[in-house]
Amino acid sequence: MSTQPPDPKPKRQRRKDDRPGEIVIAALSVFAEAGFNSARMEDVASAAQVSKGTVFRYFASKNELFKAVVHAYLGPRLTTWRELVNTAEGPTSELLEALMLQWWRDTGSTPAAAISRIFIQEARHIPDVAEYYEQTVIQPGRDILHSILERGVRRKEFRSVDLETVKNLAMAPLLLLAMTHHDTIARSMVLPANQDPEQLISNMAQLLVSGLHHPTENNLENL
Amino acid sequence: MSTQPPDPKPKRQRRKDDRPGEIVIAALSVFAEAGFNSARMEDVASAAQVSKGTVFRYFASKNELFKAVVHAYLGPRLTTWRELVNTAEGPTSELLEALMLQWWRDTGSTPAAAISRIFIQEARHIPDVAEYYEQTVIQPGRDILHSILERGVRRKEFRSVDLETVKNLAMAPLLLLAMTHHDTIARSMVLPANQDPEQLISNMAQLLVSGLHHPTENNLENL
Amino acid sequence: MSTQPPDPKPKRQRRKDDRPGEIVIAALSVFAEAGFNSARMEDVASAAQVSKGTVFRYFASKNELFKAVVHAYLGPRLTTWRELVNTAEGPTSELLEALMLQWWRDTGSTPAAAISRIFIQEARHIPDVAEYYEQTVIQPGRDILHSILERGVRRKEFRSVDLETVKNLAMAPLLLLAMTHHDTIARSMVLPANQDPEQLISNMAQLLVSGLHHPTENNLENL
Amino acid sequence: MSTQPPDPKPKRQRRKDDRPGEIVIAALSVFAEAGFNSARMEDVASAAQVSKGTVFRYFASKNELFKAVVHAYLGPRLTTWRELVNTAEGPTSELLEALMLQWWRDTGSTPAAAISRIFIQEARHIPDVAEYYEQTVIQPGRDILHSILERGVRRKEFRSVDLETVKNLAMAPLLLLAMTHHDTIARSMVLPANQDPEQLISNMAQLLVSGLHHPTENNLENL
DNA sequence: TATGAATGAGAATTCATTCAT
DNA sequence: AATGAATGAATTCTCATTCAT
Repeated sequence: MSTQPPDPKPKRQRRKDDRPGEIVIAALSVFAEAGFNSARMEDVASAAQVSKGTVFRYFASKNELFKAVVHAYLGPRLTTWRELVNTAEGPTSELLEALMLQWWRDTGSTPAAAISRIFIQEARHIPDVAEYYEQTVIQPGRDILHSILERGVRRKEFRSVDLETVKNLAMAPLLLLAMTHHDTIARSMVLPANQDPEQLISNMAQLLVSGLHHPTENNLENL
Repeated sequence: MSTQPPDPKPKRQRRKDDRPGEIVIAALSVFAEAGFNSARMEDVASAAQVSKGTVFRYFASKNELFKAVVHAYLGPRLTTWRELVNTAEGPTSELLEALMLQWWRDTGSTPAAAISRIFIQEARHIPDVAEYYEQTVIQPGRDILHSILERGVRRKEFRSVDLETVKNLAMAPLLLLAMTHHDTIARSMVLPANQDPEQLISNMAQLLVSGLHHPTENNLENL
Repeated sequence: MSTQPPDPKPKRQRRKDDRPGEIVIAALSVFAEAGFNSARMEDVASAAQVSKGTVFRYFASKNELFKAVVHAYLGPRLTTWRELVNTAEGPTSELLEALMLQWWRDTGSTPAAAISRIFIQEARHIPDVAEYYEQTVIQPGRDILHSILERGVRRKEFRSVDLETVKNLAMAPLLLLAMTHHDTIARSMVLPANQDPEQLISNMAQLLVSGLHHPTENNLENL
Repeated sequence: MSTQPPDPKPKRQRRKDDRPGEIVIAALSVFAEAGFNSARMEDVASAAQVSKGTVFRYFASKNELFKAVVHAYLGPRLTTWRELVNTAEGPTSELLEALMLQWWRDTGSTPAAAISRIFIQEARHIPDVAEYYEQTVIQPGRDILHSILERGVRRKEFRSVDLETVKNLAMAPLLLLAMTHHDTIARSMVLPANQDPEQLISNMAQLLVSGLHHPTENNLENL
């Protein structure tokens, strides 16, 4: 039955009336590619296949457009992660590694990660969005991580260390990796050889854990 | 009746001395505040209390000016650190912690740290400077860290782990801390409570080490 | 008492049509007046009654604008001249004179002639345009002239002389006349009395053909 | 005897106190190279091995400096040429060719020729110098040429043609050659192959004298 | 609603000219 | 007198934003 005349237009016809949504999608990729300042509204428009004027019809300014991008992209994944934590059964070390890899796969390595980069640069200029971002993304993320670590301690898998320290040690490399992932030059500062990010994350998780493990048995076989 | 024009503008000054040096100082603060792209040469000029033209007299372009800032602020520290490594005598774990704290004190927590932030965020706009930075600062920095870790392994203090992993785990939090330190909002994304950065760094160093230590004796008493 | 603000500036016009065309016309007159380097884009804009930005909307740079001017004014004539050559029937001496006069009438004496002047004087500032000009105008122009002279030789009307020499001798006065025609002072250096250029060109064509020598035999009837 | 210790400084020590003269020399070469507008006072200064301030001490402005260059360089040769004409004995055709070559050698091909180019471009901005130039250089030049042609007519060597026409036909190529001689690109528009200018001039002189017509009787022996 | 032409406030950079030393 | 550091007006080009159609 699949003998329709080859449709010359892109398969997905313009989804009826979600211009704003399409623009936001386009905007994310343009912002990711160019950063906030260097992103040109014109590029957003043509990426969204609309005219410049249309972008301004839906978003009063470049700033507002960026806010919309943040609102659209951050937050949704959190529930996934929370489930991952709640339903996990195996050793906490594996759970930690799994979560880190998961975050990398569905956020850190996607264009959405560029938002973090932009925030750190522009936060002061858009404090309201920044606050929103902190409350809906960063803090919940830390909380999830926190609950994993607590689980490890509770189950006597981990020593009872300062959890803030661990959280920072775990999140910082991920964030940095994410921030630089879409810029060849910046990435080379953080990920020197042409290393595989996932491999690195995996290694880091294990190294981190070996520092966390209870030292009673010599259980540091892996790495 | 206005007898004398009160102050017809003190035109054309020839001030004390090191004009280029003053301009570089001013430039750092302007770049730190605004990033590379958004920084205006005119602001650098007025921060240095000179005219626009004067800035260009000493630095052929915005790029060159930034390069000079990098050179002035980041180059010199490296030798200090290298010495620290070469003359150290105690256990490597302490050396590692000392170096991390040292970096924080004389770079990470100073305005010079903004340079790193700029690179991570705007490397693509200044590829030539980025390359220079990578070669004169990042790579040597990694090398120093590398030699410390090797020392630890050589002296059987550390397990023989993948050093790339360790380096990333050690550097990322420092970099992130530095990048956000001068912006309240951005900082709050990375350093949640009003924690003391030095304490955090110290903790991270120890946690990192406890993951590195040879597991033969149960030597993980500290933390 | 000034009841109404007399004319609050008729912002933002969308005028009839061919904006690029109007800009090119305006540009020619500004370039003609000032030369390439001294011409200001802003002047082109106001001569075309548009804003600075509009000029750049249609022409990416001053260079490109100038290139467009060259293209608009010099390219089209070539075909006219080529036809003139191909369809001619009479003696070659007349054809030569006709072509020289034709060039003068539709290029040399028009503002377009300023383009030649600019090239001779500022070619080094616009090497890419100069190359384009050389290839699309000068060289074809020489070729047309060449084919006329060959015709004369082929038909035994002309001696078999070095055609390069003849071409230079024919073109140089025309070019110089054109270059100076719109500047009273410069013109006075080349065309001393207030002579009629067309008369002069006609005379030159005939002199070129017949030479100065005394006609010991009567083969030099015309002049 | 030539065993002096190799003098590290340029042989000709600064001729005591002819700064203005040196500056004018330097200025000519800079103007010739770059044209009026693009010539930088700084380059003039360093070519003259003085400071920018010194140039301004002697010449109130760039305009004044250019005027000084014109005054210094134009005019002096005329007497040489006049003598050439007055003492000549051979056929006028040879005299004409000799004069054209002479002019090329001691003016057209030297940096001084660039002045003509600049004039044609900038005449309107410096009408007073232009007028001086016209009176002291151009007009006398034409007069000399005129007297040569008259001599040819008087001696029945030349036909009795319109002398204005001949003068223009003779001078234009020389001027154009001179104007473009110091600019590779511009030159290529006027002197296509890498032809030798002197050879071309020589050819043109002969062609001018003999014309293009086929010598149905053999009265056109030379060429 | 959608379009894209038009606008103009900047921003980097250049360079003649001034003036403290 | 000489120097060269300092100035700032001028110039090209960019791009967010506006608005006639």
